[in-house]
Amino acid sequence: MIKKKSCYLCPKDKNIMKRVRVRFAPSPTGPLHMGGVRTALYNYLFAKQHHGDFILRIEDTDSQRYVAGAEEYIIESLRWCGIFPNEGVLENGEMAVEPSPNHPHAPYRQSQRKSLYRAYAQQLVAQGDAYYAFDSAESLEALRQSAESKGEAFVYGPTSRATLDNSLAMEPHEVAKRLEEERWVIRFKIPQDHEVVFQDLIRGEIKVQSNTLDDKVLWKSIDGLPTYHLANVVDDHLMEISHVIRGEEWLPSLPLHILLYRAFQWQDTQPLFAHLSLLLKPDGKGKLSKRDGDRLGFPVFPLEWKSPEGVSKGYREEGYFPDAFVNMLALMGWNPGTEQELISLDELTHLFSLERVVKSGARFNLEKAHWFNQQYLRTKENTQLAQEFAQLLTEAGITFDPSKLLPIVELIKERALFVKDFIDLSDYFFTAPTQYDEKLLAKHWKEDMPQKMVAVKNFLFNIEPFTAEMIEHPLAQFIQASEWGMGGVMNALRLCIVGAAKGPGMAAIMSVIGKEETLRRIERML
RNA sequence: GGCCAGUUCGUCUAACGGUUAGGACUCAAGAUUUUCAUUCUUGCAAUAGGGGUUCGAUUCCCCUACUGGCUACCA
Repeated sequence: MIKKKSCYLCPKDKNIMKRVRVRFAPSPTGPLHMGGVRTALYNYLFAKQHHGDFILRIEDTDSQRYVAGAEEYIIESLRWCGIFPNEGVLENGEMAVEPSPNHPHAPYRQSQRKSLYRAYAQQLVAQGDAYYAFDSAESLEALRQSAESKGEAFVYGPTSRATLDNSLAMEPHEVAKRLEEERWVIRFKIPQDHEVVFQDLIRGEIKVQSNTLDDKVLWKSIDGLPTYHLANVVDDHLMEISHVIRGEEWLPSLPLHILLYRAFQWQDTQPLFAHLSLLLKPDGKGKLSKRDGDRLGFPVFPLEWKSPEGVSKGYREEGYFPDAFVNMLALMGWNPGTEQELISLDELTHLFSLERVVKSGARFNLEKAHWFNQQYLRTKENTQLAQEFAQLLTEAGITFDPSKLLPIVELIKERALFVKDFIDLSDYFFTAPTQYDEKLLAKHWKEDMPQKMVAVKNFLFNIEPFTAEMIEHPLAQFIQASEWGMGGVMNALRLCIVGAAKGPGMAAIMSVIGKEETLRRIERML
């Protein structure tokens, strides 16, 4: 049997092609971690590929956990990656507040949409799909505790709500009175004995028994704001979202969301869902978390994040190129189906497909991350690298001749993973060695070597101009003509100039540091 | 505990019922190189286990195990 791929652009068999509109909807409760960036990236790629819209919406309905600066961090992170929303964020990073041609569904911050959700919650209550509940946090906690002690699970749902403190069995006047006097929440009324069947673009068909579902709170009493579930569904509907691409942690609440769309009678325009697997810890168990970075010494955040608890590393500050980071991230949970691994953001835009997203969680691998950066470093223009290098040298307080940077970069580029490696890789270009590798010394600095070095020094003295081409062959010929071992002399020379068994060809190094300095370094060893 | 999802080399992954199970990273060996690195070549290394279905299962179905997520008036 041939499996037929379903078209994810046209949910029903209708010919109408809905405009692709996707959103990345982070909660500003802290810095965005790389898993979040990946989710944003996949949304962005999908939107771009289908010439659709990529919307950034801030889901700040949790007033308790709001973290100042998180929103700016999210926007800056995406910008660093080259991911630009075309709706929801103004050019200067400000959120659009009023609807406008480019931002027809403003505002895009849920706290600013607060007034809009209430009517929807009330509509559900009015039509019997939701109800008021007065149970205190303590009483619910007690119920959970006792259920747990019996090895059972407490579900505030179809089979238990009749025994709880809510408006379902109350007289209208009592409800009104208690609404007036007490704290209340609105809960969704999950239908009883119902099988909820739905599709996920990545996982296929999923079925859940409604009786195992919770009557989730849609409206909170503590801050008078909707919960994620309500705000999310309402906003996705109002913003005409066509595809919801989000993390797997949302899969368990998808049946609830499906039921909400049905309760609102929005099932015909309901978005299609794709749940991405999570990024896992490199070593042990669980999903990648903030702490792992500090513990294992790699960044989990795109940008450095400073908080009272400390500083968390960022890929940007660690010296990763944004395109390398994006490339690596794209390939954690997706592949183009070919053996191509180096893919630019622009290419990803064409190659990406939801069908090729892998179902299982991906573990981050530091070596591979290094490799990606190395590959990208090699493709960079030497002038750009020299510029970044100059900045690092200045920061490190190393004085240098700017005209030598380009040739140095050329020589050490392929030995580096990061631009910051240039510093260690190039020290001998700037300062004469202060210590000499002992093994090399023992092996190559034999008794007769000083005399030979004097001869080499004199030979070099007469080379003009002092370029790599002018040095290389004549020097080799000179050594061979003297019937000395090529390796021995060259290694000894390297010892004088570099101090260690590392670096590019000697002729190249000497030409960069210049004749005067070359001779001086040989002199020091005699 | 309950619900949902997942499981191919150490890691990221390919193989949409027929391949000597492919590639990349890592690691090892060799070649090149005046050193180191690069580069090139080669190698090590996997279908979680058990049942079906089938002429034939990595692939489809069931069970078990394991992993992950969710189980808040957090998202």
